[in-house]
Amino acid sequence: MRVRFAPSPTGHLHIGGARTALFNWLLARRLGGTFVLRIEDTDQARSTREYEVEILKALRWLGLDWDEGPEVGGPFGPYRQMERLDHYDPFIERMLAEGMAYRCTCTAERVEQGRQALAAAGEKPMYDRTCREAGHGPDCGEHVVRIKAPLHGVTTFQDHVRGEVVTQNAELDDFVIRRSSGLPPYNFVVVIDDIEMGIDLIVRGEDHVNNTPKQVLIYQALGLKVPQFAHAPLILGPDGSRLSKRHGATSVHAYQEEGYLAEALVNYLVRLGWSHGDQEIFSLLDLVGAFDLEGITKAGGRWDVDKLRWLNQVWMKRIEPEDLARRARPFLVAAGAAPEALDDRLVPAVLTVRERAWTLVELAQAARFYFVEDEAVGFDAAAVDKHLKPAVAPLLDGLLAVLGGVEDWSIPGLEAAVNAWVEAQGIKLGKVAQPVRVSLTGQGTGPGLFEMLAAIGKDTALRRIAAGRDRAAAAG
RNA sequence: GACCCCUUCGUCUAACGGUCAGGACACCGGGUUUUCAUCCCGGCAACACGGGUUCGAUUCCCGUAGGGGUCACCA
Repeated sequence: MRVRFAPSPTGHLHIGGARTALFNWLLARRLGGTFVLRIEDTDQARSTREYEVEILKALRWLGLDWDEGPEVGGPFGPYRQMERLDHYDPFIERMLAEGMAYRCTCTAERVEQGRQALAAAGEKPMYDRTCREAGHGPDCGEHVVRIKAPLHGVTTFQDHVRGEVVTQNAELDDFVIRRSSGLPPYNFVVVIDDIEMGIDLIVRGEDHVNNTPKQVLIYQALGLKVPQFAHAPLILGPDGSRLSKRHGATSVHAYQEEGYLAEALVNYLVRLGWSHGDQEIFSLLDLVGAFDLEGITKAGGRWDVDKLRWLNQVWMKRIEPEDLARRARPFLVAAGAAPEALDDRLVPAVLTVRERAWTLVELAQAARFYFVEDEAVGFDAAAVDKHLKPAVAPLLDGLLAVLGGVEDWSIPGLEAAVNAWVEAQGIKLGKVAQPVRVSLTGQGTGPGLFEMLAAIGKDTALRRIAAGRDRAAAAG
């Protein structure tokens, strides 16, 4: 079984494209097939090599690799359409020779006029087939080549999501298969590439269903085996309309920068348009064992960031602490932490904030107090007013004395020492916890007291609590 | 406009003629707790509408409405 993902390098990898790639990759991995990556770069005006590199990076970031394609090669290359331009003409000549296509000398303007006239009459805009029987030869001057589409009957194909899809041939146009420039357009090129690359199952977005019968016509005209299809529903914006920038981020790259984990994005993407019983959490490995075409939904799905955020936290809690720390590092630096400050306190620190953050950006924001200079902590005025009053100064002094004597600066060690002191003082832990929290973090909310003390280290803890004591004493 | 497709809680979805229509996110309560969060428990909430077919329709068929897609010498 051979499947493919064929992005056009005219922009970042779109989340819709990412899901298509994911579906194809999963199918290949699940069934022991081959996943081919092909770059559709014939739109020379908009395609760039930078975007191509960007797309490859995004795919790898998601955890998707390809068996054949750019950078890895393969027996059916080249895998960029611009490098395959000489592959198409022989097929077109063959269709011409066999009377399955014809040369058309109508100008674009004239064809367009005809279309508008039909549209005005309430009919489907199509080419009027003026040249269909004209018998123009190779020397007819500037011309395009059009397919000689059947006028009657139906064209059918099998779709794993929609079942049998039937189209009235009367609805099909004598569309162009070779431009006057000599280059064939998309609908022709895909067919030839898919054939030459041995693709036997095409999984793509629903926006291609209406192109499929045209492509089937080409397969048939050439006497080639028509592959199987599966058209996945589209991803819609939160309001149900076509997803666009106005709905927020639409590229994989953007979500990466917003601090989403690849695991979460993959999990969210796959569940939007596919399900497997009541299961919500899927790793790539789980999916390789569970993904199937039957589970794909028919209706388009709306993008729901809240669910993505939830999944992101789920995955931040699932991956190894060291791994989370490693991925959080650049976000911490962006939040103002000096790279050299991200020492062995990083892992314990990240562990104290991951259940209070839903993205790596938020994680970094919540953990930055561990790693920035004291002056850069930033105090919340309301929290300071509420918890650092003169009355707490003696309490903090007492605690400082206790903490100064703690040998075992660990969560259990701190817990034992502080609890004993609190009990002896006859006060509630909450009485000191909040003043300490504000002293360390500048905020009224944050990680648990002991894990926070343990992670921040003795020196910084004592220094900031002392400063908090001073601030409290000076208040009022 | 023509053609194609789609339609279950606000959102993602389960159901494949007979279920109190299930799960998850979000939301609202409660519990745990040193704050917040996590976590646990509970709650709210849906078969778009109208006709058929059938002993029986969310499920099958036909309309209507709404939404999406496609109609290029773009991909």
